[in-house]
Amino acid sequence: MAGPPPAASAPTRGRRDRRGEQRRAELLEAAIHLIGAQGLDAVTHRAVAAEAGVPAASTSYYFRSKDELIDEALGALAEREIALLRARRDALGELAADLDMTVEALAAWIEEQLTESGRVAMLAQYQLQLEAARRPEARAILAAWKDGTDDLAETAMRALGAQDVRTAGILLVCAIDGLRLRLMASGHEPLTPEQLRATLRALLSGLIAPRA
Amino acid sequence: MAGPPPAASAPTRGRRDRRGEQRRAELLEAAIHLIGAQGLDAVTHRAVAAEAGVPAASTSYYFRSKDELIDEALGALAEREIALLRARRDALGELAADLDMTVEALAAWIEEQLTESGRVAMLAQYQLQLEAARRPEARAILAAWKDGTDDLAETAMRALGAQDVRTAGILLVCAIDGLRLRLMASGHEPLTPEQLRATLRALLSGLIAPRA
DNA sequence: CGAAGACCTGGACAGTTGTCCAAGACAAAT
DNA sequence: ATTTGTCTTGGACAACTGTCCAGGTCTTCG
Repeated sequence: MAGPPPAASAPTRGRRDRRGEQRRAELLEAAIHLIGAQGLDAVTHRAVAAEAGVPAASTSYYFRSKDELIDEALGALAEREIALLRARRDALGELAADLDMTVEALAAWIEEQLTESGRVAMLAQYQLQLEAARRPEARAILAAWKDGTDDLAETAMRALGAQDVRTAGILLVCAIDGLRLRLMASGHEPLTPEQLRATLRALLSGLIAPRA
Repeated sequence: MAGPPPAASAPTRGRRDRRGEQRRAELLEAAIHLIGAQGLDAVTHRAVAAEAGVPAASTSYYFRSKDELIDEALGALAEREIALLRARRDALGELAADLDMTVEALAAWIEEQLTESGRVAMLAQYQLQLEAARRPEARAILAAWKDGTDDLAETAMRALGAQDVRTAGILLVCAIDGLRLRLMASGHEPLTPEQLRATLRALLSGLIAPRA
């Protein structure tokens, strides 16, 4: 017979939910990909199931509603990105606080995100930010992500010898955020790799100095 | 009987299309509001008509398809904002190139955009940027808008005596863009008006100086 | 005042959506 | 081998969507 209702994020931990959890994760992965590639409204039960290559009813079984599916997908994305940010911050401590190296690292990171595969996660992040601007519930998901970003930026600016580390960190995050969006929205033609690096150097230099 | 087909952006210019054009404009206005307030997928024929307070079939009469309605709404939004940007740039020439005044003007402008009414246009703009990242057709609409923004920023940085005006302008635009998004996504609590002004001053100071 | 053509709209159509359910498939405990 | 409860899924339902049309209303021209 039918078991208990489909269960929320913790599916009652019964007997054999190993397989179930993996499928759940695959569905979340498919949802993340759809969000980034086609937008939030492209996330439908049937589209997610098709993307994951499973029957249509699977999504209804694993998630109480479409909203829960979306929220959990965004949460999973955030969790993954936060881990990456933390790793980068830890790696930063062992590096020489060289401006040129920082510029190069930043540029390489941005260019990596403009790759076909990187775009997806990036677009999904911006989508989440817009969602948070409208639905306060989404802000909880974003909060930890933002903290991780700020933390990395602050650490970097401290290593570079900035004076007001807090302000410089925030400005660095904001400028990079705006720059990524600009590059993506215009098909990232307008800035050559050299120009990108020059721009980043100008930004970092300015953020280190307290006054003109 | 029925007249010619609903017509595209130029409705044949027949006899009495004054009223018709106003209604068209009202529908576009309603669409813009929906895009900002609830997102792109909230734009449906029926929702737009309801928002404008007209019968449901009106949207089908004035626009060949939903896509045309959305594209024209975004275009109208861009046109309006571009006019504002141009006016601001012209007003800038007559102002003293004072850093404090620039900071105050920037801060006031940002705070105005965080108002309930300002949010709508702002969110619609970000939505357009995300759309442009996916659908190249949307880039045409965004291009002129971006030029206007860059122009204003460059003019401001030139007035402030920045050395690399082009780079400084781009960075200013990007930083402001990221800052606005950050404030909106977090419900703009985390930065007090004083902090906002201090942050802007740090940014502008840094952008004026060429090296640390 | 009549006619013509724009303007307007209620209703209908097929397609898609979120959600649910009843029936089966399967693995592990007995 | 039988039971037990999870996992799985095809199919159904109502609600909503974009789009169209047949006929109505109004304004202006002749």
